[in-house]
Amino acid sequence: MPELPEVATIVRTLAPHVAGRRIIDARILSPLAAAGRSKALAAHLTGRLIHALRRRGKFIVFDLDDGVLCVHLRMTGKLLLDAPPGKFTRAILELDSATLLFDDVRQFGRLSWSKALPPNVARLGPEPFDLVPRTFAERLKARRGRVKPLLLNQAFIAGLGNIYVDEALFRAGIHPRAQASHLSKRRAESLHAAVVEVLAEAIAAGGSSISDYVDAQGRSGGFQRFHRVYGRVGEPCPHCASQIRRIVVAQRGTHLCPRCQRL
DNA sequence: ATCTATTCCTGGCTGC
DNA sequence: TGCAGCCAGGAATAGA
Repeated sequence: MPELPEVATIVRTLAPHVAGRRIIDARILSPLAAAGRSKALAAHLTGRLIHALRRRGKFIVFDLDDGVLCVHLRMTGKLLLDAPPGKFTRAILELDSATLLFDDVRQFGRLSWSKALPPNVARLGPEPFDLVPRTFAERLKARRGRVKPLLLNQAFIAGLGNIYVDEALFRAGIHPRAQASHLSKRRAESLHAAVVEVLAEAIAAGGSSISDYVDAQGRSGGFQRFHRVYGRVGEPCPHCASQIRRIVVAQRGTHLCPRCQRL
């Protein structure tokens, strides 16, 4: 599941091959990939020059000579460079120098063209690396809900998903159901430090590959080996050796150490 | 603002 | 081996 570190890795591996290149042809094979606007999407993309590629939250943004292409991979989406098309190829962008495939088994991922950054991207919250600890703590203090759903809320902070929220909360020793506004300044700042730390480590490891994720060159990430709670139900907590448990918070599978993360 | 529930989608898993 | 039923999950959406 591509979250910030996975998207960052994809952008890093893809950018040198697409920046400055032209889209010669765009074929949308599945209407779902373009949210039912296949023809319009193909027409908007064909002939466009790609100025730059960047990440915003979990979105991959192609800055074009006319408009922007925003890609969200959701669960199983992939952008693959010079790979053979397969059963799950949903779109093909033929560049002047390479072929870019959008593969997506579950078809939750979306490609969209717009003249300017679309509202769902424009209204994303701050990037984790741009936030200073004090601001993060103040933002937490001002909210009512529980901390996990807040961290998953892309308008509160952009780029975190289920894996890194669970990992960051574990590192900070905070229960996912803790009230955000009740966290002390010290605890809130340590949560910010945990978020930044786990994201940086994951980026350095090329992201986490649980089932589907690979970068633009088809390479798996390595950070799943360093997950401390995510997907480790029943295993000993690396800190206190209690069994890692799975609970449900805001309809999300949530992994935690019941001893290190008390309510 | 914040909560819950629902929808989307399908490979892979469990259990019979 | 086959098949039904369920699960995973990000984001949008509806309704409380």
